[in-house]
Amino acid sequence: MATIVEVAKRADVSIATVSNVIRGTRRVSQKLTERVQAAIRELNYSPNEIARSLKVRQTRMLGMVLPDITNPFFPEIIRGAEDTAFERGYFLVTANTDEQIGRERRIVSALRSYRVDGVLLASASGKDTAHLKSTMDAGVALVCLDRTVPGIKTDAVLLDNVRGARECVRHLIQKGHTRIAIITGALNLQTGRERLRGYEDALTDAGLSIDPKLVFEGDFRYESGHRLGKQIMKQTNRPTAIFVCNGVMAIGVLKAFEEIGAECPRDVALATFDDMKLDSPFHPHLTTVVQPSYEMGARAATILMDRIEGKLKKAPFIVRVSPTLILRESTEAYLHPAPPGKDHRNRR
Amino acid sequence: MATIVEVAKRADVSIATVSNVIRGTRRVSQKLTERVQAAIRELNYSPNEIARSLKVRQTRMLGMVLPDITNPFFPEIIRGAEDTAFERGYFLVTANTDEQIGRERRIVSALRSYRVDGVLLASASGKDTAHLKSTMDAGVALVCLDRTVPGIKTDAVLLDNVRGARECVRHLIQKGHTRIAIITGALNLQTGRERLRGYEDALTDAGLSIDPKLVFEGDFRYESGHRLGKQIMKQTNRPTAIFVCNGVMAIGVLKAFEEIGAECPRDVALATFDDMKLDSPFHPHLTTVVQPSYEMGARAATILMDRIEGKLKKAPFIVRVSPTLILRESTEAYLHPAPPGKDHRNRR
DNA sequence: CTACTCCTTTTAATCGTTTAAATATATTTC
DNA sequence: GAAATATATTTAAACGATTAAAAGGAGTAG
Repeated sequence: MATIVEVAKRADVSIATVSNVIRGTRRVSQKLTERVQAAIRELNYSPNEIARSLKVRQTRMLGMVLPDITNPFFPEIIRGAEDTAFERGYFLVTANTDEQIGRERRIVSALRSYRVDGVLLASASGKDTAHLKSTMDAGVALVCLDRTVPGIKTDAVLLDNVRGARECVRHLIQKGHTRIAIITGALNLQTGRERLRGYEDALTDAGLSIDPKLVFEGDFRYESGHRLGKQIMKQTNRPTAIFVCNGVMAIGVLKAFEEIGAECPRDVALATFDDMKLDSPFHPHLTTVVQPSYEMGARAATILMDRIEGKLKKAPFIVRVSPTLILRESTEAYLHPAPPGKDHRNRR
Repeated sequence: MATIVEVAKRADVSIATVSNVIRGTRRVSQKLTERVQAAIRELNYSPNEIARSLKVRQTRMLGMVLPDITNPFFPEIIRGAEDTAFERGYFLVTANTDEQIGRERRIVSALRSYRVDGVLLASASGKDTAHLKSTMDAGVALVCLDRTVPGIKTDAVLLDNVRGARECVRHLIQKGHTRIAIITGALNLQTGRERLRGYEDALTDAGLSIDPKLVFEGDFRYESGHRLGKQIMKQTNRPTAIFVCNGVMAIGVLKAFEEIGAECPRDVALATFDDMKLDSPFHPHLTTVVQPSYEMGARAATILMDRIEGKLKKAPFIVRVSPTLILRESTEAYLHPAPPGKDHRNRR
């Protein structure tokens, strides 16, 4: 593969001149410019970004570390980040942690070796954050996405989970529900805890008490939604509504309904976090708290690049974006507040 | 950020020794090994992979170029590739082309500058493949994924589209359908053409003629599925079955059904390419040709790395994986072959 | 004690760029 | 036309690693 030296030789100029032509760093006479460009073309030369990175000490690569790209919530985020990054001449190096902190550690350390200019991270780490601390100490910029890491001061783009959950549950209450179950996310994650908090707040706001028997601890995965959905529906004195803390679990719940022969909203109302893009032709249409995923990715990337380029004074810079509650048929039935027996009506 | 020189100084050894300790390239006495390791720890040193890449002329990075990660078909592929790559110490640099050849050109050229060791590519290019040719000439390994690029000899992992489509349509024929419409994919892509061919083959095999009025040209996007689905259902003498050439368009078709008030399989049978992971709780359950996406990604990555490491003699190495037909309720109704009038039965 | 091995460790060149500083060339000024 | 100034080009030192080849040191044989 041709190098700048060969280009210089062929154009009969110094390598500095070639570099200047390529980067436009300083004026080069028309004559030489043309000779250099010809040489580049003839040699099919492509500047070695690795060598450049070494010299200028920046790679224009960003790490993107997520739990699992296969979770439909993430691709949109990635697109947001990637589009924004690519526009400004950065590339994304992606890796999945599968929620395993060990993997996260290895990935982050490898990314640091690659000297990415910064990292976008939806962390899997609970309290064990030493690897992140040392990475930041080494001068790698870090922006937390969707989830913060406790005890570390970083820029972040977060969702207002409490608010999303609270509004959603408030809506259920307005529809007349008083016995509302929750299938929580993983409670070692802040996201999980916040959504639970929103649920509790909404109940408290409405003067309802929090019944621990209606709190089912899930882990954001399909399996837990499926299992807990079944469990809830088999109870003797079952709730009239369920609030599910993410989209993947909601699918599990629907699967459980199908197996049991339950129907929504006939037998129970359902509201959930995350728009699984299933709204269009599928039944039932779910009432959901939708997150502006693309925007979250885009903003996180912008913050990261601004920070890298020193355009950000304030630190840490934390953005809280708001979710939107979208009402659909899964919560359409109206319950009269009075008799808490089994009370179902209006199929649609 | 600490460098190898500083580590060497602190451990009072030469940089060569430090390098040997880190890479295990040659024996180092226990005494020095310990001193070096201590120094590394104390300085929070992380070897500069960029410098290493420059010297050894390989980056252990792979480019992954796809149309759009937001299409649910791709995340699985990425996971397959990433897991395989990460296991062998490679990273993935990802980028989306949005099916725009201009973007593809810029991305591939940038990846070449970054000196990725190879590229996994689901190409957006029709016949305009000069950029790929010159990239390969420059010695970048290329593996085509899902789609070949015409006129270029590369390794590839492809689906047997003809077979998938043929089996699917044959199934419809066995169910008694004779008037089967197809919503094709983009016909400038080989994938699109092959699936159409499978459709034609199946009809021909069964002694049925190909009615051009039943061939609707889509482009693999939601919009086209939605539009053509409507169009088909509004026809006076409409078909009894529709074969849709990918999952995203199928959702469009279902949406059209919903708007029109059509139901499947009551009014028409539906079979489609791609498992949109919607099988679980949603209705109707679609009969689909499922592609082994994870495996495709994994195999493509393996081939690419093997090629890079010179473990692959044969060239080009082309793998055709087979899809699986999964029968579900959307094609469950049985039509008697005889009267081609409007004939609907068994809701489920 | 010298010479020869066999390890271990160090020296120094190299990878392909960027970029300050030096040099060469062109232009202006008087 | 020489001096001063402005502009264009080149020289050469980094950046942070790897790795042949050279050097150093310990042990052994004669």
